[in-house]
Amino acid sequence: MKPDHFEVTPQCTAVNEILSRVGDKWTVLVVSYLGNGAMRFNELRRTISGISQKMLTATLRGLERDGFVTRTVFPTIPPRVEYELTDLGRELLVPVRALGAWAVENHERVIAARNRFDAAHGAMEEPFRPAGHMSEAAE
Amino acid sequence: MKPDHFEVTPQCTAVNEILSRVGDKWTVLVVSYLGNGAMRFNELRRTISGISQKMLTATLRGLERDGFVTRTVFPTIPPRVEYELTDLGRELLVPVRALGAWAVENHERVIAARNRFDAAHGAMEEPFRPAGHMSEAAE
DNA sequence: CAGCATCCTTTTTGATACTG
DNA sequence: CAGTATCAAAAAGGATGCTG
Repeated sequence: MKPDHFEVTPQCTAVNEILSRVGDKWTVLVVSYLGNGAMRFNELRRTISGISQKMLTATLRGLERDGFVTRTVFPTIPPRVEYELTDLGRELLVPVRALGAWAVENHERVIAARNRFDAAHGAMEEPFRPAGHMSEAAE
Repeated sequence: MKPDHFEVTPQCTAVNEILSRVGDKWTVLVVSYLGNGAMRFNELRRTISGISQKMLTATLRGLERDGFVTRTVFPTIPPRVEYELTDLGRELLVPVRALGAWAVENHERVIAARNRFDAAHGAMEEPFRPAGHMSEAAE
């Protein structure tokens, strides 16, 4: 008996789709901010600050397409566009934050493991030293 | 004040690191299979089947580096290498599976939202598009 | 303000070919 | 069997210029 057998069927498609969205560079950040309430485009842009306009647009479009956020246009001048999480988006936030919490809690362990690995493997990383002189001791 | 304010500090780095790993194309698949017990390299390769050996190697290396899996070499002939989740890996599996479960449960809602979006936005591109529908498929 | 279009650079991924 | 090395293709991401 497998202790916790995880069905790896075409359902993986579903998991992979969600995970691909969640795992991209900006989605979680955007969704997290939006978790605090509706925000305008440039408000998000300024807050995240590292993101390019193109990526913010793409991220928001993707989230909108998948039903995680709504896009509301106020036909004023200048135009005002607000993004807000849908119910689906808020529900998604629950497991996503759980994972986020796990990440924060266990980050050190991962870093430690990484350093251990790099120390063990990276040390003997010298490509190939042609027999002879060691003029460029490229560090 | 804010109902559930999410600190977006350098901790985001932690979250992003984990999420980037989890969100890549194969990691969750590999970790999920490994959740059922240790597996050999080609066993994983055959089971996942869509993965190239390069990506499987890279995925396993990354997981090993971050302390999520162990790599055990049996110096037999032919060589036998087994991969198994560490405690950290098993712990990670918990929130990951929660997210996975959410994905499976809500997949239809996402698909529905996606179709709705495509119908509303994609249709406008083509002025006179007969009742043809596009599956999302392409990814 | 909120975007779209275009061009270009960086990463990722996949197909081979080869080794212990 | 379990990889490594290399090259080419594709995708992601960024910078910039231009609209309503």
